[in-house]
Amino acid sequence: MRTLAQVTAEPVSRQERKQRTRQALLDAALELLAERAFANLSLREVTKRAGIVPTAFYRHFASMDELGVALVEESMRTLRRMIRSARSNPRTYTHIIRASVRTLHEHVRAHEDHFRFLTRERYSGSGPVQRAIAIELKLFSSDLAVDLARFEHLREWNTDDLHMMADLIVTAMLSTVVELIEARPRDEETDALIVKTAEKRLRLIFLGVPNWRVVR
Amino acid sequence: MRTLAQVTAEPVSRQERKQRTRQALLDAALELLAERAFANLSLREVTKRAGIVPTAFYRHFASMDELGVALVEESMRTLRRMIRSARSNPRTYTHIIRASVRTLHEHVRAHEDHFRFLTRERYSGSGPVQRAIAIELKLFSSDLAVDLARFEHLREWNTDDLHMMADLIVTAMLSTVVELIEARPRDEETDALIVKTAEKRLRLIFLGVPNWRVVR
DNA sequence: AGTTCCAGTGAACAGCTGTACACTAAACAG
DNA sequence: CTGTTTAGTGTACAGCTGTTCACTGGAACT
Repeated sequence: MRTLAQVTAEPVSRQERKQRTRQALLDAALELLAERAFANLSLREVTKRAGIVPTAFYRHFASMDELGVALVEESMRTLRRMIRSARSNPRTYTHIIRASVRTLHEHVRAHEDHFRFLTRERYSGSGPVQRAIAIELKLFSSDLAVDLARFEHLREWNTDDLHMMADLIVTAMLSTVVELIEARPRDEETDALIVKTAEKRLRLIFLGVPNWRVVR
Repeated sequence: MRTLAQVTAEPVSRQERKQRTRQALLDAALELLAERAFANLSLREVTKRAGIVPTAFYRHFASMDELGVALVEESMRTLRRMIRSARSNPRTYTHIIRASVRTLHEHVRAHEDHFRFLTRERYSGSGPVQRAIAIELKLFSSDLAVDLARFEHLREWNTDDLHMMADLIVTAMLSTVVELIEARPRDEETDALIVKTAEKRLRLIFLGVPNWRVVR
């Protein structure tokens, strides 16, 4: 029996086929992760849902940890797409804060599974997975710090303080992500409330900037 | 063989004895949680480390989830002790921010296991555990909101905004907890840096307050 | 056309998991 | 002193786990 291969009947190249089942594994894992944590997610379950036999797993990943890291990469691609989007059209809205929160909202709703995975495994999760997330998040924070340096009062801030502020913003945004994912009931009203609160948080942070004493 | 009972030889009441092994189970779990997540932590491992046979587990908890919830309660007692401490001696230091961050630092270092458990299982973790943490954290945040209302400009803020600010502070503090727990290398210098950054974060937030437009 | 490569198969394994069950012995109540 | 209660024991079992190994059939290369 060759379930997956037979159903997807069209003649395709070997590596294309491989890539396809690899993706099936990632998708299967992501679906299962909607209810469970990555930690108690077995290799057998994932392969079963992906439609292959357990042993075939090793043709794609050396271990579940490796699958986890691949999942981080995939999720991070989603995150980066979001960030680029937030950077490119800030002119569309009057306020940058509103624009950023809105793009966050859109992207989280469009890729809940990725964001759920990232926020859940950020602190729990296996060593490699946790590290991969931390690295990417730090990178993101650093980029944000550079962006911040172009603003009015922030031009004269030193690097440490800019990073401090960027970290705070990222932290606030991530807590918004969690709120959106865990939101109940799931309607526009709840979403609107979360978005509004997120905007307020950022506004409060930015309002502190003019009062910051640079020198120390 | 009755390992635990025999070693702790003194004649004690039955319920006292029960309470003792119950605590042994909680301690054993907490020790194991230093390296692994609660999700992949087996009943058998915990009982083994606690020095009792697997089946005896059920004399104390109906399931691992229940053990988890008990662990949340224990950890939360630690958290509450910290908060009371932070509230009681703010006069000792000139600034409230510095005082709060310092008590946080002290308590995290004194009870790393509890704080590690809370921060790790906050977003991953089984349903009941996650809910228990969320409830307690929300309670804490509400208390903080009440406290905030006594400050200069914050007196005239509405409840929603006060809660927004309290949540932001709690979020910032929790990220500080994670930084402390994950700190490497583990020396006073690193700790001092983390503490200083935490103080800056809070300062930035508070500096925004005077510029906040109350009405909306 | 013949050969190599390799993604996926299926059986088998040792080890661990949670839980049911009948038990013992010591603390307890009368 | 007698009978009851109960925390902890030991055996047992079915089910799941990751990983091994020899295998197959079709795409890819020569």
